[in-house]
Amino acid sequence: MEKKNYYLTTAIAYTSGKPHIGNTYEIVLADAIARFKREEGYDVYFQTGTDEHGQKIQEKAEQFGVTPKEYVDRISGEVKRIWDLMNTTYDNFVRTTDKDHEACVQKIFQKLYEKGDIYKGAYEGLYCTPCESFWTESQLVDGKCPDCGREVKPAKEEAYFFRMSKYADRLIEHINSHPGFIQPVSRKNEMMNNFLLPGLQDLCVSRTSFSWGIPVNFDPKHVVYVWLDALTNYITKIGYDPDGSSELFEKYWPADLHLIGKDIVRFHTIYWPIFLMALDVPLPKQVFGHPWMLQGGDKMSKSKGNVIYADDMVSLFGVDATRYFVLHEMPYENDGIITWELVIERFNSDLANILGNLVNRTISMSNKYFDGTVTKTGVSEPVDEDLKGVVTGTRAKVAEKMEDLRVADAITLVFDLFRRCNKYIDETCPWVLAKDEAQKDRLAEVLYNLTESIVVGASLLTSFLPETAEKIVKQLNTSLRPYETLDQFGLYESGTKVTEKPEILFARLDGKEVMEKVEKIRLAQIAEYEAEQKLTGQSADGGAEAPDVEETVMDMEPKEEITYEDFMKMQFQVGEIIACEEVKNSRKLLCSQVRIGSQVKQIVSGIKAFYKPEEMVGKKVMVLVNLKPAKLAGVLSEGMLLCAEDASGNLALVAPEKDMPAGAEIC
RNA sequence: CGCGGGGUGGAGCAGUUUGGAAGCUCGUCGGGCUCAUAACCCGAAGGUCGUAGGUUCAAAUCCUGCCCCCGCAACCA
Repeated sequence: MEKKNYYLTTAIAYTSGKPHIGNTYEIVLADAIARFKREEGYDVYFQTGTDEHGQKIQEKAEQFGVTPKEYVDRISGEVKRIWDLMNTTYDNFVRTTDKDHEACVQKIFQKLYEKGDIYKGAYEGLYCTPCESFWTESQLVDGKCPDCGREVKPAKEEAYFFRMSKYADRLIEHINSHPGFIQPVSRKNEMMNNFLLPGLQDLCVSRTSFSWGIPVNFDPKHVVYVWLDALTNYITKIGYDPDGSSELFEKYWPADLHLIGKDIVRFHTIYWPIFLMALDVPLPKQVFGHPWMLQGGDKMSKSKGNVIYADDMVSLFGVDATRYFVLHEMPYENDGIITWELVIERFNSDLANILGNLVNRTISMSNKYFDGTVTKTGVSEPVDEDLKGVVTGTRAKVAEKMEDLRVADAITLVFDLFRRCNKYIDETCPWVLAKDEAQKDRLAEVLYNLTESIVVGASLLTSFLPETAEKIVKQLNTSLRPYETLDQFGLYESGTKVTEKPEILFARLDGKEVMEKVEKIRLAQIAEYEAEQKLTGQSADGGAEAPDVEETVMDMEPKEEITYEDFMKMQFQVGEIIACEEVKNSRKLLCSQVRIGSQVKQIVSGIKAFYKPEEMVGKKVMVLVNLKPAKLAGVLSEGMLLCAEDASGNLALVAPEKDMPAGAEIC
């Protein structure tokens, strides 16, 4: 019988930086699914890769003083290295800079244009020439560019648009009639309520403001904008061609599963299906938006030195322990938390104690009592039945969980099998049997049952922890059991001799020692971050807390020179804060009443994170008085309190060094 | 009323779709065992399931108000 096909993809990683453990989670999750599907007998095709175009990459490359291609070569190589390090079994690693992909995207673009689904229009907005950016009215700061503060003028940029609305009804119909299409279900409601039901806007699919992209072949000053470039990899790289696709494509498309982060569900469940409809290509069967992995409830940030990278984890715990953690600890729907302490805990309690120790003690007993030979004697007792039931029943339960993509639950079931084995040892007390020569055959049977159980367990584990599974059966001098036999008990060949000296699979970790190493990694990371900032001259990413290191200096981009007249246009005075309260419905804003001379101005500032309203009162601070009033979060603000800002976005009010009266001029 | 997610014993999570004795892992305490990586097994303590109401014979689960947290969005004057 012909094997059923299974095509799964991960999102392609954006090559703007080294992938952290959150990105790595996705590939490991996909790998576990791919391996399991293969075990189940599917003919699996597993694709991953990197997304390498865009303005951000062009800018990054400039900062590092290399060409975009050189930059993405380096990062893509890094991504691939980590995917390989994690022992993932992808069949194809794609890059959006691959020539065949680029050519195919151009063809697709042209086809859609000829079909009338893509049309040439104009992107209208307010344009800041030096920044080469469009802004909407609401984004402007005091009518000026929010980035550089300079004048903007209404402008039009030519661009191509995709007629999304044309396919909206068909998509809504498809989503409603295919309840499994978007997983988890909560995301489906989100998409329907927020985007589909209110009506889709046409999507801008080209840019002229940067050049690092795939040129539109009939209009080369445009490059294809991200989604039409990136999403299409799922078909271009298995051989889709508008003029006739390859066998590979015919075999595997439509994809069975797109595994992606919850942040890009929208693109995969709305734009992507619509592109495919426009191309007359069938839709993928399922899109799963997995949750994120957060560090201690916070987002990871390099400036804090708390980014967890796969290679650091691997160097401390090994590949399989890292795989175990991300697979086991990630909830199905909510975001998961990763801390070094949690990793250590899981490592010790699950991998070392439950699994490693079980294998070790079992092998040791076989050696001690029977010189390593495991023999089936058939002397069974009622207690054996429950063990056998658990062991042979696990495969079906695991398969059920995997079918629903509940990988964490599946791996837990395998460990429940191992837990049951430990319990069985206590129930049978082999060391007691060993003291009685008459019980020798019973003892042999007990050890046989344990060995057999471990082989079945290891075989079920192979999709998740492939190396460990291999190591276990090797020590038992056998091989992994084929998936279809895993509901059977007793296939371990009687009379087999196990290894004489069992290898410790996972040596227990000393939490303190590991944390010392972690601290070193953290400091190295902060140092690296700062070196990078220096190199690129870039300001920091705005994290709320300063890196916990010694004071550093900061450089910033020099601005245009100004004249004395320019300076004199600005009126700075000392202001005394006489009242202050939080602005309702805002996260960052405080509203202060500031006495300047005889008048009182209301000033709104984004400093809630750094000052409490009550501690603001009484301060005498530096105020820019003649700034044009503006509304912030609906509240009028008639000036600006000046602050110093560090690389992490921490703010400190600027105040005169000696006491000065409210209203004193600052010049 | 911007959109969405969440608040379950000390920690991390399930359970909420389809109301019906509050569960898992870790930690703590007590016990057992000694084959094993001070590992394993058993037992116990610990929760008004954010809060206030409502529906019901019955609510963690359904409805309403409120509080808090987290993403995105928006306002970082």
